[in-house]
Amino acid sequence: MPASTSQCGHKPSGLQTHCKDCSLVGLCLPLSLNVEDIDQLDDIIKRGRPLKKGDHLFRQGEPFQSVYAIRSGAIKTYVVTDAGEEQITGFHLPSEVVGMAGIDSDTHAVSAVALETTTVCEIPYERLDDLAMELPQLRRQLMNLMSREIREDQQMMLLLSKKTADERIATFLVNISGRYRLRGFSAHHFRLPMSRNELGNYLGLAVETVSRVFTRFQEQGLIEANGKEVSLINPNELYAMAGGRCE
Amino acid sequence: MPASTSQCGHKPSGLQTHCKDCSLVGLCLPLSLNVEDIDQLDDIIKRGRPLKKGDHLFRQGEPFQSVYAIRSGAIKTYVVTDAGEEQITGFHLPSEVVGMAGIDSDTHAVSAVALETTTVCEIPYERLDDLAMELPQLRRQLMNLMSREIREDQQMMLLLSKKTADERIATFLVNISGRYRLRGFSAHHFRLPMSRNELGNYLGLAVETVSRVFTRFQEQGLIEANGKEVSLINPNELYAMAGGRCE
DNA sequence: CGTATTATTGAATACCATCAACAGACGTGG
DNA sequence: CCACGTCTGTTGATGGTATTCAATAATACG
Repeated sequence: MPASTSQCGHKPSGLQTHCKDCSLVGLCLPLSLNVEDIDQLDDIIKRGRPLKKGDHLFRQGEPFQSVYAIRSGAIKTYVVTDAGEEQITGFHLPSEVVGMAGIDSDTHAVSAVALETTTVCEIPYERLDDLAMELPQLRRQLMNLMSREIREDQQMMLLLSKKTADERIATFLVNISGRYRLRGFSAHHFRLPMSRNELGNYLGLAVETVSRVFTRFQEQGLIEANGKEVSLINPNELYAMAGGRCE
Repeated sequence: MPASTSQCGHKPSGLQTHCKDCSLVGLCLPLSLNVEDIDQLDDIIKRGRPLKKGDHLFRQGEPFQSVYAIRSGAIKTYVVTDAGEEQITGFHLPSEVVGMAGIDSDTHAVSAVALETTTVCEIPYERLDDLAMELPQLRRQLMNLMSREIREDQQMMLLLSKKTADERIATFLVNISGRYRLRGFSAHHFRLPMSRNELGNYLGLAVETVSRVFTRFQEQGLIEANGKEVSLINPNELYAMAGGRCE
C-alpha cells in the first residue's frame, strides 16, 4: 500500500512541484506568506528524489546545512547515546520541518530516517536565514515552528515523566489521529508508519508493553488494531485517558 | 545566604545596568553583537525590580508579550496537566532566556517561578522581532537559543525514557556543574536552588528516590551533600555514570 | 518458499513508587 | 531567644507497574 498519499485527495507532488501548487501550503513554512514571497521561498528549495524506507535523510554529527520539510511519507528522528542506544525524539508527517535542532551548531543534533517512501523539500539554512531578513512573515513562521517544537517536546517530557503505559499509548493515538485529520486523512482509521518497537522506544516503554496495551485496548473496545492498521472505536474515552492535552 | 550572585566575581547588576556592562554579555542574547547593536537591543529591554522566592514571572495561559533573560537568581518553568499535576520543564540560570515556548501562540505555554531572589531583563517580543529584522546576528542568536532548547529538551526525553534513577541524578549533577562553571562559579561545590521535591518532579522520580540516591552517592564517595549544598567528590565517575552526553 | 524480522503472549523479576514514621530546617510569634 | 507548627528531607517496609527473559505466532522479504 503506497501509504499516506493515497488515503485522500492530496496529489503526491511530482519533482517539479512548487510551493504554491502544494496541497500542504496551509500547514507548512509558506503559511501566511503572500504569493510573491512564496515564490522567493520556492526558489531556494531543492526537491530531491524520494527516500526509500530506511534511507537516512541526515545523520547525527553530519554537517548541518539544511532543514527539511516533509512532502509525503513519514520520518523518524532520533538521538543516540554514547552507550549506543537510541531514543526516538519524534515521528514527522507531511508539512512538518525536521533538522532544526542542529541550527545552533555546525552538525546535525539528531538522525532522520524514512519510515516509508518519503519525499522532502530541502531548505538550505543559510539562504533561509537570508530570506528571513527580508520577509517578516517567514521569520515569524520559523520562530513559530521552533516554539511549537519546544512545546511538543515539553509535553513529551510530561508524558515520559508522569503518565502510565495506558495513558502514553492513548495520548499517542489521540495525537496522531489529530495530525492525520489536519492533513485531510481519516482521524479514525489509519496505518501507523512505525513499528511497535519504535513506538515503545518513543514512548519510553518496552515493545511487549506496547503490544499488551494494544490488545487490552481492543478487549475494552477502545480501538481495533490489525498490525499497523488502527481504528479508533471510542476516541472520547481515549481522549479522556490521555489526560486532555494532546497537541 | 544571598545565593549565586555572591559566589564569585559577578557584580549583581543594579537596576540601571546596561547589556554592555553586564557580566553575562558573553552568554546571553547580546552574544556576538557589536557595540552599536547591543545598544539597540539594550533600548528595548525593561529591567524590573527583583522577584522574591515563589513569585511568578508569568503563568501558563497568560497573554504572551515578552521573553525574559535571567540576570541573577534562578527560575523554574513548569506545565500543568488538566489533572492539575505539574511537570517541571527546566531550571534556568543567569543568561538563560525563558518564555520562548509561547512565541507561536498568544498565551504563555508554561509558568515561570523564582526559586530564589531573582532579577530578569524583560524583552518585549514584538520589538525583539522587529529588531531581529535589522540585526542578522541577533536573529541568528535567537534561532540558536531556540535550537539549543529543543536539543536540551530532547536530551531530557532520553533521560526520562531510558535512564535509571542513579543515571538521572548523575546526569543532572554533571549538567548543572557545567552550567555553574560556564558562569564563573565553582563546578565542584554549589548550592542547589531547588528542593528535592522539585528535583524529583523534573527528573521523573519520587522525592524519596532522590533522597536515597543522594545518600547512596555519599556512601560511595561520589558527592558530599548537606541539604542543598553539594560537592562533587568524584566528577569523573559521575560523568561516566551519566552516560556522557550532558549538555 | 524459507529465513529473518516483527508481534504477541506468559512467567518471573526488578526497579521505583507509595505508604508511613520520624528527624531536621525554617520561620513566626510569643 | 526559645517554643511552636509547618514544611522539607530522610529512612524503612511493602507493593505495583512495567521490564526482562523466554517461547511462539505472524508478517515481511528475498
